[in-house]
Amino acid sequence: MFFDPNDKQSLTAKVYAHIRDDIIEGRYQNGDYLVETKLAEELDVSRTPIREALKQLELEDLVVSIPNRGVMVQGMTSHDIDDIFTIRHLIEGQAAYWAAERIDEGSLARLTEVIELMEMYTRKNDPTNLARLDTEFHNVIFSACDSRVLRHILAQLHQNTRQVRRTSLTTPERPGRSLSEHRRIFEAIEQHKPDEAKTAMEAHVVNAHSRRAGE
Amino acid sequence: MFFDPNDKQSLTAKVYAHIRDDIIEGRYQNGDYLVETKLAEELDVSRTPIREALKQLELEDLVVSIPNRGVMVQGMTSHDIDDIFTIRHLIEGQAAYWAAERIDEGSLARLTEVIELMEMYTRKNDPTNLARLDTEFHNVIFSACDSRVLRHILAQLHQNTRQVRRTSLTTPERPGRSLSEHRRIFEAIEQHKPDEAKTAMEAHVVNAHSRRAGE
DNA sequence: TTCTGAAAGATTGTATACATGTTCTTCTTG
DNA sequence: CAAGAAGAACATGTATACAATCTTTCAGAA
Repeated sequence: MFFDPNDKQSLTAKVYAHIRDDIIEGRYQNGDYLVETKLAEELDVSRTPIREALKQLELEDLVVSIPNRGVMVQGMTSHDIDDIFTIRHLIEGQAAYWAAERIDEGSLARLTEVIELMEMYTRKNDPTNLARLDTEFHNVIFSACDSRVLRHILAQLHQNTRQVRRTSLTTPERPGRSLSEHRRIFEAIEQHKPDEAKTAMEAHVVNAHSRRAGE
Repeated sequence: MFFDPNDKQSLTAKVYAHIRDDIIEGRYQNGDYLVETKLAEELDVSRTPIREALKQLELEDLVVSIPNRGVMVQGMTSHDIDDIFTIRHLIEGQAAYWAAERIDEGSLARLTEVIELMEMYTRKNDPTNLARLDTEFHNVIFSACDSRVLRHILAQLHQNTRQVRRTSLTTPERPGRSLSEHRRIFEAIEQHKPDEAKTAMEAHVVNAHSRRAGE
């Protein structure tokens, strides 16, 4: 048995998340073929949820369908990663700007909690949890923007660089810097200062990128 | 018979395009439920292609799935449209920048052709074909960027504002202005001047937005 | 009249059967 | 030995059957 039957999610959703992770985390070679029948056997489900999951991945450009061959994996190249950081640099500042204007009490409370947890895990030197919190920190901000479109784009870009961001956090000095960058963004949002939030976020994205590029 | 059986596209693809258009063009009320069984009957196909299409729309945030009820339509609100123009303003200049650096002969030839056709249809005052060419003009540029990620995001944003852009082109003076804006972008790209292309594109997006907002 | 509860209905979730088209292999023939 | 054709294997595309879950309706009792 591959998937937990107690988990209420549909099989399609589980299969989607599973294959997506495998692609993003690089467990497939670029150009590998994913064949419905084989995946169905491996994951011990029928072809139906596999098909639906693959259709979604295709829409996301993570695979391309080759008729009668299967779908071909199109993972993230380092060129794609660079592009993502460029695009994030251009729009994530706007997200922080809107968040500073529009955030509500609930999201602010959650953001405070996330920052506190980040401080703790930075002291404990726990990259896994830090990566998780990093994702959540940014997702809370995206949601606070009150912009369905922006949230959707940025959440997807973040997903697709998950692996890069995690490995970046395993280097010795990054967690500390990352924390102070996050705190600066947080404080600007908390004090409802859109311009400062924007500036801080842009700096954060640039730093994350240059770090990834080897700095 | 609803769909052309000679068309080689899969039923899923046709159903997807059909429902997507219905949502974007506003043929459903926001909050309407789409029920697999009913759609299957209406479009005279089985539930399978319907399901796959709906799963894709869900990923695009155009519908949300309500368990045991159907999927609920989440069309574009005017707030969404405003956001899209804001985001386009932030990143479409970058697309033009990259296109000016990287465009190849083939794409440039196609772009030239599109501009010439635009001139013709502007003289003929044909908003339908102008809207089609507008989409193609931008798509050629997106593809010329050599950035899978950017192309993907922008193509989607363009799709989602198709209706707005078309109605905008039916106003008397817009086609002429639009043409001169496009020509300015084209010339900058043709002469491989990235900064000028970027500036011209940003101005174009702002103009398109202010026009839509009532100017 | 109103509340309760059970049954019927509606809807999605999953599996499977069948159709169609492509690719690969093998066997025949020159 | 090589080339081509036929058929087997394989892949996706589509339809349908069945299961599970939730909603609605309607009957009956308080």
